[in-house]
Amino acid sequence: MRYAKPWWYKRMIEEGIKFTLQRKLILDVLNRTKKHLSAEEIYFIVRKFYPNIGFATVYRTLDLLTKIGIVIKLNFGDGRMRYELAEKENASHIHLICKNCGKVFEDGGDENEKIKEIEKNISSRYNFKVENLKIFFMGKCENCQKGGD
Amino acid sequence: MRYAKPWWYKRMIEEGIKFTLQRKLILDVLNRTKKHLSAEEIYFIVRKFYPNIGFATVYRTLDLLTKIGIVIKLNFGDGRMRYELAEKENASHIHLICKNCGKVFEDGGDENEKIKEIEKNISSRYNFKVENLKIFFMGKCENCQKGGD
DNA sequence: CTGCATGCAAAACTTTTGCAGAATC
DNA sequence: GATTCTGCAAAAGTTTTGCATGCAG
Repeated sequence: MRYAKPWWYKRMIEEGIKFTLQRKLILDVLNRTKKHLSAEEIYFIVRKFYPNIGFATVYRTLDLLTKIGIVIKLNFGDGRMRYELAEKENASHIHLICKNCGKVFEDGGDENEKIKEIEKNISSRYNFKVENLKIFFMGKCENCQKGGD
Repeated sequence: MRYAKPWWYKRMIEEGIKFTLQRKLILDVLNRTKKHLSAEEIYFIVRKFYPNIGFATVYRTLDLLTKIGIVIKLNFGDGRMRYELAEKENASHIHLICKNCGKVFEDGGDENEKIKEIEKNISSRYNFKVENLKIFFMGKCENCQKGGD
């Protein structure tokens, strides 16, 4: 074959689930975007390439992919779940959420070492096996601080 | 008066909102529990003392109290929001969520210093004014690690 | 072929909203 | 006494589910 299959293809085969066109398209969308998309947003993007896809399929796929660790489910408290490829979550990045404009920024990972330390402490203190983590800082972004309220 | 009014009473007066019985009861529930209650749970507890309270009132109250910072809205990704008194959030505690049994544990605050450092770095690096933060560690708790799956 | 996956539509949930009546300050 | 708050019921929005059909392996 011409191109190597993406890493998630392997995982899916490994798990014995089918690599259908719909699933491929959903994963492509997640792979191409830098944003944290909601199920609805994903649905509408996929529809451009595959107009017949159903809402239920999007939800079921995201659910499935979340369960086997290919996708990460995020919640910024705005009433809907958002999704991203797990790959991108590796570096335990910090999400900065502006309470004013709602924008989500991400720390590049400069705090990774400190986070790892905390993780280590927590793990041993509570005998808790950390599999992944989410860190949200809520406040006001640079722009909104300037712009008054 | 015999007893000092709780701190949130002041905040509410300050904000010019009324300290109604329903609001008092909701705050009492939040104040007495150690758990992170959902709106529904709060509703049913308050109903024991005040059977006529409506769902909408609970939601509106929690919303209002969240807006003025008396209550913190949390989301553990299980499809419903959970609430706690802001007071308890002060120490930027870490939530440990067991993916297996769903239990939520809390770190006592032993990592506070490291968290503060991270917060400081983030603030200056992005000019982001951090107002509050949430840290979730997902994984397997001690019990579930023992018990096999 | 066989069973897993999909699409559709309806259901299930949580949360929000409109409005008339009630309670607070 | 005016305004804010409440309760009810209905609406809105997201996510889940049942079932017949379709498709991947």
